Amino acid sequence: MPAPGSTTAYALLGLLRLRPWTTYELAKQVQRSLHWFWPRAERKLYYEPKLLAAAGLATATVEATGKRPRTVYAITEAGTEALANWLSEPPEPRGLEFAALVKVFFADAGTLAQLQATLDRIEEESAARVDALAAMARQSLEEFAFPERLHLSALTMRLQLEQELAVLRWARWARAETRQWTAADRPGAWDSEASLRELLALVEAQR
Amino acid sequence: MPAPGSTTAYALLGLLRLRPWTTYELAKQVQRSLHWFWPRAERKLYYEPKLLAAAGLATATVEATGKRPRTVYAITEAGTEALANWLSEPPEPRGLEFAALVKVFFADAGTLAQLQATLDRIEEESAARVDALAAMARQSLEEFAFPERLHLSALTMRLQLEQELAVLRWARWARAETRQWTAADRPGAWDSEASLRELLALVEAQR
DNA sequence: TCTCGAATACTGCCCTGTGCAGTATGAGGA
DNA sequence: TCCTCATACTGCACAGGGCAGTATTCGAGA
Repeated sequence: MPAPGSTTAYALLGLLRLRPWTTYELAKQVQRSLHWFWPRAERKLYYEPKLLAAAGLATATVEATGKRPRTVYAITEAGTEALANWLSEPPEPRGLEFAALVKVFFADAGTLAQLQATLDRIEEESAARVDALAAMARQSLEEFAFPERLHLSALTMRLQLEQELAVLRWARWARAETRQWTAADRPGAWDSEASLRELLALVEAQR
Repeated sequence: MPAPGSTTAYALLGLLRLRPWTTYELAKQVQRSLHWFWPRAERKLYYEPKLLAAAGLATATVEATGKRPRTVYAITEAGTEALANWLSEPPEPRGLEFAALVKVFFADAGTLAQLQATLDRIEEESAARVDALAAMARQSLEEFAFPERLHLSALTMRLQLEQELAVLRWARWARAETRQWTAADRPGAWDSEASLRELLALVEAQR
């Protein structure tokens, strides 16, 4: 029984360390919390625990609610140990898929209105995500399922919010800047070089 | 010949609109620029242009350098049109994979040193990415392959930099905060609730 | 001039993960 | 009693990724 190598496996072990879950609960829980920075399809979340059980990192217990069977997974000693070891391994680099930004990058193939519509969509999306994160934060303050883990939630939610706010600010900025453009392929009087120099100044300020 | 549905297909069309490329050049170019917000494996970038050609959105011309053959792809009228239409379609939501943050979220399964090491890795990674972005910006100011596209580069690079700086700031903040903790599962005197309320205040300030 | 490593230019294959449809039972309200 | 929503999964086809393998050309240095 080899140790599963995927981040997903250890993410599930992390949840199992908190309490036993049925696969269904696990799937729902991941969509609620982990999904923000480790999105996995439901299908995967039904399959992965089987591998954990096969590797001896979790136990699978088949129970029944009336005639309907359900499988409850719980972490084992070996699982707890594997999880602790995994925390020492260097994490995989961050990965970002941002299709809307591809549209911005190739905006000169279309109209200014198309570009601005894309920017509006980006703003709407991040505004919605900011709201959802704020709602999560408010909920955490009132009733939290795992109060002993509030400090880690505070840490991770902060990063997500900061990232989301960065996108939101950018979308608003970009929308305002493009108002000065005459077309998607002609920025008119807008000074691209000045904008890039401003960007470099931003980096210096951070260092 | 149905229109390819994937963002990758249109991303390649976007590049082909600028000039014809061999698949090899295309693959290298994507790694350099698009890879930041639309990462695709080299394997995919060799396959996708064939689909574009089959759909009539690009032409494939086999040339030769001595005995070694090479395929040059160029966009067609239909391709230019398809690209322009695609810009109107609502973009897919952003996707983020951040394995290091999973480690932070489940840090209470390990030691404080492990958590802090993870935070250090995150800081190093974003610092490196900030440097790379700054280098790209500097290079764009000196000699740019497509000067007529500088405004769009300025726009997209700004977002990437802002996001990266958000991560960098957070990593430094988190590193400082965790210094007050007594263990990964015991924040000691550190006030999680105050931190969450601060976060909510941040949202209000943005609105 | 010769050699060797790096760049060019791909293909094949296996595996992971996704999306979607399909199946069936249970619980609670109208 | 019926209906709807939640629970609890499985099967299948396909997209995409990782990695190894193949072969030629080019340029720098011995």
